Amino acid sequence: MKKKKSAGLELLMLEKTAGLKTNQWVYQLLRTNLLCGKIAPGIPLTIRGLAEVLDVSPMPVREALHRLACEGAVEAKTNRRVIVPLMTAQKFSELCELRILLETHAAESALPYVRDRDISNLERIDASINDAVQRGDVEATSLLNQDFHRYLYSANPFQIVVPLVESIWLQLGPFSRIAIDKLEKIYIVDRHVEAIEALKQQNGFALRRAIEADIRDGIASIKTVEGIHNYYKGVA
Amino acid sequence: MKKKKSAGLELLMLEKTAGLKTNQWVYQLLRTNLLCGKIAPGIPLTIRGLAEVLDVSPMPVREALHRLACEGAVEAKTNRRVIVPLMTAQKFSELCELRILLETHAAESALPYVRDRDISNLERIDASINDAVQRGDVEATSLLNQDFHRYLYSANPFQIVVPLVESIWLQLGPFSRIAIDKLEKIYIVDRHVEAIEALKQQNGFALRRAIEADIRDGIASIKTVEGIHNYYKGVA
DNA sequence: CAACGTATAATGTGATCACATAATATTGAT
DNA sequence: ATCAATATTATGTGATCACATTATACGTTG
Repeated sequence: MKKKKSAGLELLMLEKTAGLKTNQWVYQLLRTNLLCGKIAPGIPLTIRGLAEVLDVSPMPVREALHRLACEGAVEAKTNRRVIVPLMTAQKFSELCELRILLETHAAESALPYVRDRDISNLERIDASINDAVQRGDVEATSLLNQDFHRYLYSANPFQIVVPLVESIWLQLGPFSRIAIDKLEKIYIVDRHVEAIEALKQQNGFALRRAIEADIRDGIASIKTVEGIHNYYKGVA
Repeated sequence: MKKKKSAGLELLMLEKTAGLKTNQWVYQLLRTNLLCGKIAPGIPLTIRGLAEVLDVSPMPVREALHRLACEGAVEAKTNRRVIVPLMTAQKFSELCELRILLETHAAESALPYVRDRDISNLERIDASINDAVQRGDVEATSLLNQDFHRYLYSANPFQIVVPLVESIWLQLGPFSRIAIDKLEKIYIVDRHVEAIEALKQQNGFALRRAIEADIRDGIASIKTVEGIHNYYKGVA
């Protein structure tokens, strides 16, 4: 019987489109899985193990893991283990505060650059989100929700903050999954509609309020960090 | 005559202490040089070129450059050139706003964790900064100033924000050099003393004000982005 | 002399190997 | 049977090579 290295983890695959370097493909694949919370915290990830699962050479995996470690998505321990970091209540609180701080700033500084066609695109994305929620597609909901926020902030062509925000998202990754699981069951106000309305009115204050409320709605569904451990216990 | 690849750049060297992996040594060396503004924007950096200058294999340089690109310190163009990004007035403005936003938050959230011995250490660092300013040592002043801020923010053991702040510092790197050049000539209030006083009084509002003033003092010495281009023209 | 096309050199990526070290399995003693 | 010491496997890092792609130098042509 063959020895399984770091297999046993189920990854949702992405097809490797042409013109995409192997390392970028691996990076985006792992990143997507982390953002959706497909990889549980604590289990060790190894270069060769992932390389075997993805059927690529160890080299692209090495680069992708290094980049993810740099972004805080995974943690390289002093011994030779790379894991998705465990969460604590204080870290979670700090991450949420940073999300609000950075994203309200990003939204407001993007506001002057948002044009009508941008608003149309945002409405289109929001419609897709509602679709995904209806279908109960957790992964799609998570990724589309990020698309909405990223598209808004990226309207500012001199944007510096988007990579920082994405780093926060990555660190919150495993938890957004739970948040959305809950969101399916609880009806909530669509804060994206409020944000779009604020954009139409060029109202920066209302925009900040909508973004902050959107983030807090997601947080509200996670009450304790212990709930998260139970969640992953249940899966495993 | 031998062909010089990407030589011609003068790097301040760091000794490779024992127990330090080669890639970490290369990373810290390049990072330090970027933070001090030793590498001018626009000139191409190559893996093999740096490897030859530093007398190491290309592999550690490859990893270090990837990490720096991930942190926004260098920019990997679509063609095969890696450069220190050029600055624009809008980017500069955005970076400064983010510094204030993140660092005032970091300071305030660290405040409850600051103990007496931390304050002593901060006073010690500030004294070293004044020394370096007296000596006219630009590099030391820049690095020690960062030490002061990093030490303060790191007092919070659940800190997430420090890596984000360091990314902003890296992107402002070439300009902090100019700011400090000017600071030698202009006498200014020591905002660090004000910050330490606020720490002693557990006054969060005063702390925010001191940090913001410290950052704005540095910015004030840079009036226009054009001034920066002239600066590097003068050097080259 | 300028502009263009070709030839040469250089570069980043990916692959494979060697090596030191950490984790894990195995063995042995009590 | 339990625990410690040893042996084996696994892992990350660094080095070297091959290859496709791009930049640069050179020679030709108008």
